[in-house]
Amino acid sequence: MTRAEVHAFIDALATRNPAPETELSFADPFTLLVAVVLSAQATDVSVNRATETLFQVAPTPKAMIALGVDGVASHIRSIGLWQTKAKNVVQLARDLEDKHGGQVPPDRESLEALPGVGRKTANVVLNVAFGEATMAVDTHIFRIGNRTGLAPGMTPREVEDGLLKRISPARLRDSHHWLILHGRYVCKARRPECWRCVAAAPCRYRDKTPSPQPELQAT
DNA sequence: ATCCCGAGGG
DNA sequence: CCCTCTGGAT
Repeated sequence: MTRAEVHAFIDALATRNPAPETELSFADPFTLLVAVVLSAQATDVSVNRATETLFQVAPTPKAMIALGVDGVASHIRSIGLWQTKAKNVVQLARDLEDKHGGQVPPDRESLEALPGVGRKTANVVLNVAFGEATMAVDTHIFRIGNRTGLAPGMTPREVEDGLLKRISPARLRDSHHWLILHGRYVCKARRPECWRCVAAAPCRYRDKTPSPQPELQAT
């Protein structure tokens, strides 16, 4: 896909989806970072519910350390991987205090050295909290990238680089939002609903999936 | 049953 | 590359 095609695709997605950007609206870098760490393999609803009470008690690294692993765990048991995440979040807070003056470091290396923070999470924080031009490739964006033939057989890193070159920095933020929504509800891992897809560019799945009329899909 | 707005470890 | 961690959604 060319740069123009990618932009046209995202514009089409934005036009089709009236849903406003409401996620990841955490004001400060610390709560943003923790929220993203907790969101791995979990639904945004359950994470929002957990973080609401968690950040009320522990909105800072010091408070998170004081709360402790068991304390954090008590707030996040409704989401998956909570044991690992509780340990990671407290250790992460300790690392911030010990190595970064209690602040979230604004560079990739320091971020990825934190427990529970991989490339995807680091890219989200770098973009949302520090305004850097990064692309956070999750499973949805990875899948879309491969299907649309941005380059078949790409690694997540190659999808990241490809999209980064084809999306203007000013559009990176909302592009994530539209692409992820598209991957969640239309370009799904299983039973993708291609008849609802607005992609104009070539896609390996285009016209290869059954196109039942939505009206006829009872139950 | 299978996947998820992943990361870490082998 | 593979596997594991885990509750929730479909």
